[in-house]
Amino acid sequence: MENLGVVKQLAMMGGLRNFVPLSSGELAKMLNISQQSASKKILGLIDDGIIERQFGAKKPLIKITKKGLGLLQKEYADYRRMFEALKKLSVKGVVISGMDEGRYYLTLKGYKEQLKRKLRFSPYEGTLNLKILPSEFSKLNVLKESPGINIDGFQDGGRTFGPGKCFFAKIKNVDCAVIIPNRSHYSDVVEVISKDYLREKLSLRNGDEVEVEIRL
Amino acid sequence: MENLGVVKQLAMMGGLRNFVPLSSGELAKMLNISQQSASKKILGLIDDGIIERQFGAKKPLIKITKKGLGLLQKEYADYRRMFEALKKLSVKGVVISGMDEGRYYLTLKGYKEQLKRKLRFSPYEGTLNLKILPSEFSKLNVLKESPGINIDGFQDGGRTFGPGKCFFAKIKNVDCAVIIPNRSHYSDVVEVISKDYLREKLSLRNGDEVEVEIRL
DNA sequence: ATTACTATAGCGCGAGTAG
DNA sequence: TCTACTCGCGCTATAGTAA
Repeated sequence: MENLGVVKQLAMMGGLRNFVPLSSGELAKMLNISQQSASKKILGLIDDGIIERQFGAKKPLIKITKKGLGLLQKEYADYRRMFEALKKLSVKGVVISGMDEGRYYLTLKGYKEQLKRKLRFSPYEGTLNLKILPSEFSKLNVLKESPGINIDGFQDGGRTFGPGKCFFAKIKNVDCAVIIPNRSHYSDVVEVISKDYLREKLSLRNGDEVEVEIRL
Repeated sequence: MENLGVVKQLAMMGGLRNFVPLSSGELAKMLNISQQSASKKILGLIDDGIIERQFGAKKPLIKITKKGLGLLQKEYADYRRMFEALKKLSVKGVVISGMDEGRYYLTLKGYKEQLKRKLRFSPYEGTLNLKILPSEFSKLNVLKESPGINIDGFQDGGRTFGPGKCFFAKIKNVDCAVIIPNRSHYSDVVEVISKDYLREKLSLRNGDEVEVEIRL
């Protein structure tokens, strides 16, 4: 039966805890259906063991059974998983050599102190460069579209250093952060920083495939 | 349209974030309906602006729109409220005099130390007695059926003191706990303890009506 | 492979009404 | 009042099929 919406309505009236006084006519008005249809839905749910009903009091009393509670919990769990998954993003990439660019940027006060303040850890002076697998490119768009933690650009000695954003992340359960420059051009490389030297801590070599769990 | 279940299915496949490859035939199998019906549902959802579709790739690509996301969020919020409400119980009662029974029990080591350990506060040596309003009696059954925090009985000087259970609670945002003895006979009085002298802290007198927010 | 049209089958809704 | 039956209409799902 496709009547989970009816059970949900009953639940929102408190039918999970108590017998709730409810006539078929009242339910009909709530669901914008006829009294007859509401009556049939109630009978169907009783038949399926999803609700129970008591007569005798002024109004019929309806309560959701354990089975009905189970259905609602399953539905709730589905929605929870759905929205929890939205907060995370898992991306696979291959470790590549970064030619010490990252290390240079992380020595700059403008980035270093900002990252320390916003991420609440002092980054190791060097980045782990991950070349994202082509099959995962669409996930990079998610990063571009998510706000993340903003990193301001700055000027230093006449040179301009651009803004970007970063995201808390984990690689093999080790805390780190992913940095995404606000470049206009596309890049399939993300840089990962951490308070530790990740290559050593995770025993990584160029060419190794790793999975980054990013918290959006 | 009553097709939220379809949108939910799409969402669980990742359609909230990306275009997901999905033919009407595949959707049909997932929902146990015919390919034709699935096709119509898809068209209907596109018409309502709930999903969008792109052709051109090998498979049709489907993504949930902002409007569709809104519908799912509303549904999720409904379920959240429903289950959050299940964790709390608000009961109204009238302050009555307790004849110092509660005070006596709270001087007993067997109760006092157990409560301190399990509630993580040292109860003031006295209880606030609340006579529950008759209209709220059904809520007392909820307390009887909920596990709560178990309080063991004990023996002291040849006398037996019975077991019970308690629940963390709040009265006017002041932390307290409700004690429910495991008596076989029915009682419409609940005893409330706190680290403070509640009558004074809340300026309560016999006959005052108060509302207790109980955490199940 | 697909999508999605048309025509039909069948189920669900609601009106009328009994108890 | 209430529930819930029958019955007829209509919507919707499905089969067949075209593109």
